[in-house]
Amino acid sequence: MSARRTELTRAAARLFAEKGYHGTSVGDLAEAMGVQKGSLYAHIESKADLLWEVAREGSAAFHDALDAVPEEGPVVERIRAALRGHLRVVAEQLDVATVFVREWRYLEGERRDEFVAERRRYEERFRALFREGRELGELRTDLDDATAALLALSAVNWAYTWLRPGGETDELADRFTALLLDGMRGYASR
Amino acid sequence: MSARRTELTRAAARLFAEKGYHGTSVGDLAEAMGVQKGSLYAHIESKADLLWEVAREGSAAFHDALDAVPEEGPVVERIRAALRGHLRVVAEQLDVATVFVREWRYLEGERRDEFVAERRRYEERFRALFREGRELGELRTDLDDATAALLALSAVNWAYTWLRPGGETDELADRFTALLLDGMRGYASR
DNA sequence: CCACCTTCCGAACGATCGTTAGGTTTCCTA
DNA sequence: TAGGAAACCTAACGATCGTTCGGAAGGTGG
Repeated sequence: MSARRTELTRAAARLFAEKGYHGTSVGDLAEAMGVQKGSLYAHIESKADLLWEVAREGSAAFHDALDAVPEEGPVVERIRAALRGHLRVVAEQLDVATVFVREWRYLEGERRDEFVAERRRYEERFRALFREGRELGELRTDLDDATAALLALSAVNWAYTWLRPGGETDELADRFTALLLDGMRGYASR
Repeated sequence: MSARRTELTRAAARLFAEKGYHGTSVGDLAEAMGVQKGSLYAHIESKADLLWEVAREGSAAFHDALDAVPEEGPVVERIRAALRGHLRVVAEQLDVATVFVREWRYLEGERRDEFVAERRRYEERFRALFREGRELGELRTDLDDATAALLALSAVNWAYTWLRPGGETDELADRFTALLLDGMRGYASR
């Protein structure tokens, strides 16, 4: 893929995240590239191609982050690593993450189906951590792991709305992890 | 407001939630009403009016839910009530909640400012519960209440993507509450 | 019965949408 | 140095966008 084409994808990610897919016109993209809108069609076949590309980039980034989580070792540490990885993707690729989380639903046809499958697979991989933690006894044996995973995943999925790059992302992920593992209740009232 | 106008607001909430604000045309709204698109302008001045109205309806619903939370009693119970209230709004007014959470950003000018202020106020009220819980010693005294509130609020803000009406919404809120309060860690490893 | 109000139709408005096509510039390479 | 690919321009396409307007139903209250 040419350098110019890569630039276009970056501009698309930024504008789709900022104004939404339907709120971004091909003219907006052209202006961001400093070019007439017709010229963009030397690089793409349609505006929908750009959405597809950014969405796939998001899929890859989140799956890669999970790939970096070790398959062995204490589940608690792997959950911490998974939360760190997820939030790091959000912080470092905020535009892509925003499209992955919010704009993907404007995909159509097969592409949409394929994306949904990848998204579901990601959630499954995430959920597996909590299930394993319960089965191995590292998490409480009466844990509802589906609900636990839903809580954790919901929290980080919403992060694109408030997480800002440059902050102490890992520390925030660790604080989330600590809250999820140990709760908020006072010692006295346990 | 006339009955017909109310119908239009309902249709707008449904379509904005389903296809997004920019993805919904005035023609779509007219078709949902069984009417020519020009006819809608007997009821509204612009399409943006409908977004504003639905967004305000969402604001009111979530604030009303918080109003129903008692100001006295154990903080832990009030947090449970707040989560129940929030999820109940999502479940019972899914379209409105979706617009409140996702589509509000297409508001423009003063309306947008006013909405953002109301949203911030909601989050502040939510956060206050956790702060009070820490101050009263019901939650751990070393609690980072801002992070705790962020975790809880993030989780329920994302609920519009997976919560479906008719389910056991209160029970789900209680499970979230239990996880947030007591954590997931196994008894053995505490 | 007439006047009014609400609701809708039908047609059109200018603007903007995503996309196409033919021609031009620029630059690398064979 | 000729050829070709990559990148862009200019102009236009038909479609759709949100909105306006004059008129016509239909029912309600004076």
